[in-house]
This record gives sequence, C-alpha cells and structure tokens, in this order.
Amino acid sequence: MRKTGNSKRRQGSLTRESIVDAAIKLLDEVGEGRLTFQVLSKRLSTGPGAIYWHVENKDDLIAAACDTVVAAAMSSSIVGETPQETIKRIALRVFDMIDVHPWVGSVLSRSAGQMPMVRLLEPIGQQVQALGVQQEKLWVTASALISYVFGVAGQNAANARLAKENDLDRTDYLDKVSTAWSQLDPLEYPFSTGVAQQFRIHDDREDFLGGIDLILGGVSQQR
Amino acid sequence: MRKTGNSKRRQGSLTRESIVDAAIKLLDEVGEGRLTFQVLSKRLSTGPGAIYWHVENKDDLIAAACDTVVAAAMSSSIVGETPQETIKRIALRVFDMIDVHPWVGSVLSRSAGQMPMVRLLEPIGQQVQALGVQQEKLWVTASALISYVFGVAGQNAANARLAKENDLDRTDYLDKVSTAWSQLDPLEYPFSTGVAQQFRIHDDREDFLGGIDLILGGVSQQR
DNA sequence: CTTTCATTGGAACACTATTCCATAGTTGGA
DNA sequence: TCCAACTATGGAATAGTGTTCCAATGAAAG
Repeated sequence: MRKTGNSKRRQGSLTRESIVDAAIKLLDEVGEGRLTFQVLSKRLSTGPGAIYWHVENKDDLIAAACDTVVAAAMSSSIVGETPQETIKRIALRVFDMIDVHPWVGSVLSRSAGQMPMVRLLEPIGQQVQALGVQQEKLWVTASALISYVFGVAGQNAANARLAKENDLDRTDYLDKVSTAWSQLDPLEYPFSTGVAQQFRIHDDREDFLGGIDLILGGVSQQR
Repeated sequence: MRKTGNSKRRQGSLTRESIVDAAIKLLDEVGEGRLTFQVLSKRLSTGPGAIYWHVENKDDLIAAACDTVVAAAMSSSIVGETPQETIKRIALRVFDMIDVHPWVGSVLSRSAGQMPMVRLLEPIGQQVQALGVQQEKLWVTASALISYVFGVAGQNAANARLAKENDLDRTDYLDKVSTAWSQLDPLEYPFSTGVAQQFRIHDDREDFLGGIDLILGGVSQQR
C-alpha cells in the first residue's frame, strides 16, 4: 500500500535528502544563524509545513546536515605509511571540511556521543589501535584526539563567524585580535602580549598538525 | 557632571553587574536556550527596556556572563610543584567550572580570540614557557593545550545539555550512548562497538587529565 | 471511478530579541 | 529653592522566528 517517499508527486519532489542538501547549501552561504524555514521553503518553492513533514525540527535538520557533510568527508578510505601518518590525514580531512563548511565546526562540538562524532571516532580509534596502545587506554587516547580535533574545529568555526560578522578577511581579523592582545597590560598578561605577534602570522593548519604531533608524541612515549 | 553607574536610584538599583549576576544564576538553572529577557526582567523586577540600557544585546550579555565566571575561576593563583603539575591544576579548574556552569563550555568554545580565552591562555602559556619550550613553539604548544581544553569543555557541555533535555542523570545517559554504540554494525564500526563498554564506565575527569598528560608527554619529548 | 491517504503549501500561533517612548528620579547649577 | 537637563526605567509595540494547523491536492488501491 504505502510507498513512502518513492512515489513521485512531481519532478522536483520533496525528500528528506533534498531538504538536507538545500539546508547545507544555505548554511554554507549564510551560516547557522541565518538559516530560517522561510528562506529554506522559498528556495524549495514550498511552505514551511511541507518541510516539517520530512524533518522533525530545526535541530534535527541541522544535525542531519552536519552528519551528511561529515559522512561525505569520511566516506573514502584514508591510508598513510604509518598509523601516525593516517591519523594526521584523517585530522586534515576534518580540518579541510570545516574550512569549506565552517558551521559544521560549531555543530560538531555540540554533538557529543552522536553519529557525526562516531564517524570520526571510528577511523581514529582504529589507527590508535594500530599504534599498539593497550586495550584499557584505547578510549582515553582516542577521545583525547577527538576532543582536540573538536576543540580546533569549534574555534575555527568561531573565527570564521566572527570574521564574517565584522566583514573582515582572515588577515584583517588576525590583525585585529593580535592588536587587541598586544594592547593588554603586559604586567598582567605577559604571555599573551608576547605571543600576539606569533598569533598574527600563525598558520591554523600547521598549528593544528602540530597539536596532533604533540598528542601522538605523548602516545608513543607511554609505551 | 556625569556619574555613570555610580548614582543610586534606589536600593535594588540595576547595574550591568547585577544583571550579569542574575543572568549567570538563570543560565545555571535553565541553560542557555531558556534564558529570555522576559524571565530575566521579571526576576529583576523591571522591563526588558531597562536591561538594554546596560547591555548591548543577548550575545553581549552571555559573553559577559561567561567572562565573569571564567575570571572568577581563574582569579586566585594556581601553583604546583612543577609546571606540568600547575598546568594540570589549571585545567582541572576549568573542568570543575564547566561542571558547575555547563553552559560556559559551549560559550567558551565559540569565544576564540576573545577575553575569556585569553584568561586561560595566559596562565597556561606562562607554564608552557616555564617548561622551557623554545620561543617559536610557544604559541603552537599553548594553543594545542587550549584547543584540547575547549574541546573537552564543549563536549561536556553537550553531554550535560543532552542528559538534561532527556531527563536522564549521568549514568543513564552514558548507558544510553553506550548501548547505541554497541548496537552499531561491528563490521563497519569495529572500534566504536569495542569501546562502548569502556565508554559506559569512563570517568570524564580522569580522561581529561589523561589527555593533558599525552600533550605534556609530547612537549617533553620535543625538547 | 471512487475512496483513501500521503503529501503539500500557506495561514495562524506562540514566543523571542530588540526598539520605542512616555515618564520618573537625580543632579548640578541659578 | 527651583529649574532644566539628562540618566535610567519599565511597559508597550515591532519584526521575525520555529512550529502547528488545516484545507486542498493528486496519486494510487480497490
């Protein structure tokens, strides 16, 4: 009797998938804060009510969008010479994904335990295992890596959002923050005023890998 | 002529400080999503308009609340036997702060470059310096630690929020996630199904310190 | 054909952040 | 003592949100 979703009412039929795809595009263009059911319905040439037939609510929609992007980024297998190398490549995939879809960074850091996190935990955990980490330490080690990746993701997303909101490109934004730091009281904030210059010229991607290296170094030391 | 803020209209006078304090209490009670100007005004026995005289907007208010909590948590000095020990104590302060004010975790992870982050960067950076890390690597090292702390903070906040929204205590929540993981396809998710049990009984605080240890291990190795 | 029912799209609703504004209270000067 | 200024207040009005409701559609099953 029921052929849920398969029956095509017309060519541009509404599906959960097509809705999520449109949402992803919109999120990429305007960010999480400006994704509304109004503009989403308009873009799909329908009303908000029709969308709610396929999607539970906005959280559900955003979670689905996030999961779709993460799944796509992790779909093709990743192999490196060593487990360390592979872990770095996985991490870079995440980094580049956030670069293209900054909003994923902030959604991801709120999705503890959910499917998108598992999609990252799985390949990373497998490599941690390949590193020869002892059974009881598998979770701690993998979770440390995940937490670090999520931390960087969240901050990159925040940086992208702040830069966009102030109509600045990356360089101008770094300049602004760096200047703010260097103007702090050097007696109270000796370190921050000191690294302000390093911050101005730092490379997110390189620093990200640097952090992964530190954790991997710690792992190799523990054996 | 102007004595901005100092003049006392009446006993329970409205100040930015008193508003932020009330906001913090409300955030602790109901979380970020349910902090509204309606209930906040009611609690301060005033109208929304009066609040806007002292606060720019909701983001400003939440940022101020976050900064106040972070500043309070970091106010008294922290000393350990070694720089490593001190870093761990700083990290634990953050962890315990998030435990009391879960919403700070999610706000923090969006506050890249802002004041709350600097309040953490400063003491951690000082200890990184004390560790003898070379000048050019100061930023990478400190930022790796910060990113990790932010990552854990964000996930703990998410866990707290998800548990609260589903009316579960921590144990039930861990159970639910652990069960969900163990029911994944073991062929596709061998690692996740494998660690599901470890996840059920894991201790957030201990794992958090474990991750810090890994990073510190990596730092000591790099010298 | 007719009936059924998944699906649609737009109007209606409850609620939010934010702005507006008339007014009260305070204060420094005349 | 009074008088302007001007800070500060609180409640009403506004614009825009996520979500629900419901009458209408049209494809399939009988």
